[in-house]
Amino acid sequence: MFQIDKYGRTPIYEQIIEQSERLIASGSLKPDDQLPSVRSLSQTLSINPNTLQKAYAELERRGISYSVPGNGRFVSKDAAIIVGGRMQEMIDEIELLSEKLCTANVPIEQVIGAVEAAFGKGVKA
Amino acid sequence: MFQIDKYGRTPIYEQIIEQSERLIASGSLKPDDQLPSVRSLSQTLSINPNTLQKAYAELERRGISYSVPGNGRFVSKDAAIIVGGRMQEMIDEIELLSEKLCTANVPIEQVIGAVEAAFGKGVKA
DNA sequence: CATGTGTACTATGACGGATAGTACACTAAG
DNA sequence: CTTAGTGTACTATCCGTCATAGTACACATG
Repeated sequence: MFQIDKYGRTPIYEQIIEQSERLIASGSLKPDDQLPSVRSLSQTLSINPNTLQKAYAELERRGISYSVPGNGRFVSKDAAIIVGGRMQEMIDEIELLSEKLCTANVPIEQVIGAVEAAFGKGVKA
Repeated sequence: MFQIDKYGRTPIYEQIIEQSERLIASGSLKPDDQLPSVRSLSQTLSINPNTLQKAYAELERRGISYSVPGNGRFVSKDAAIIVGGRMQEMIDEIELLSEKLCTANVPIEQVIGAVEAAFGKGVKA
């Protein structure tokens, strides 16, 4: 369910957050679906429960999930809406990179090509 | 010449590297142009000389600049070519982000729009 | 010789990320 | 009630990266 790169630059807990949001945005996780428990997922990913807890706490802070003490943690009702805003942040990052590439005189066609290639891959898969 | 964000997530020395490369890619810095000295630029940017040295050392390691002991540091002849590869890395990052957005069912038009907006800004400026 | 270069080195502080371990409260199932 | 599985809250520790401070040396130019 999750793909973690333990040795990358981006913190593990951020990877969890980001991937959870994408699963919601894509519809793989729907409202009231249960998220993996802190303990079970920490074993699956060979990750410290605290690290996972940090990610989940942030998801809850953002209103994306809610927790039922003693029961579990679930996807909140309007998670998809909130996540939409998060996707916008990725788009903003692309815009920032594009600005830099523009400054460096990289042709726009090359950038557009990369975007289309990415979406092409997605369609196949 | 350089714009540094001391409190951002990306290390200062990386910002120096990245911006130097963009200045070369855009043609603002040409072969045998002299780069600011470690000491002078460190004062201008209110940065530790060691931090700057770290950035410059990396530029040299990449073959983008060369140093003449006791004289100064200059842009190497084929810096532009090497930097081209670096720009490709930015494009790769855009492609990676685009893949994620595709996974999240974000329409491609929205992404393309961001790219075009960025290049639009660049043209005006 | 004095100044301004590049270079090398050690040491230190600050911060974030991840880990280990423990503890408590709650719920559901037996 | 007991047990197991949840969420939650702590503290403490380790480690790596980043940035800083300070010193020292070699070289070139004037």
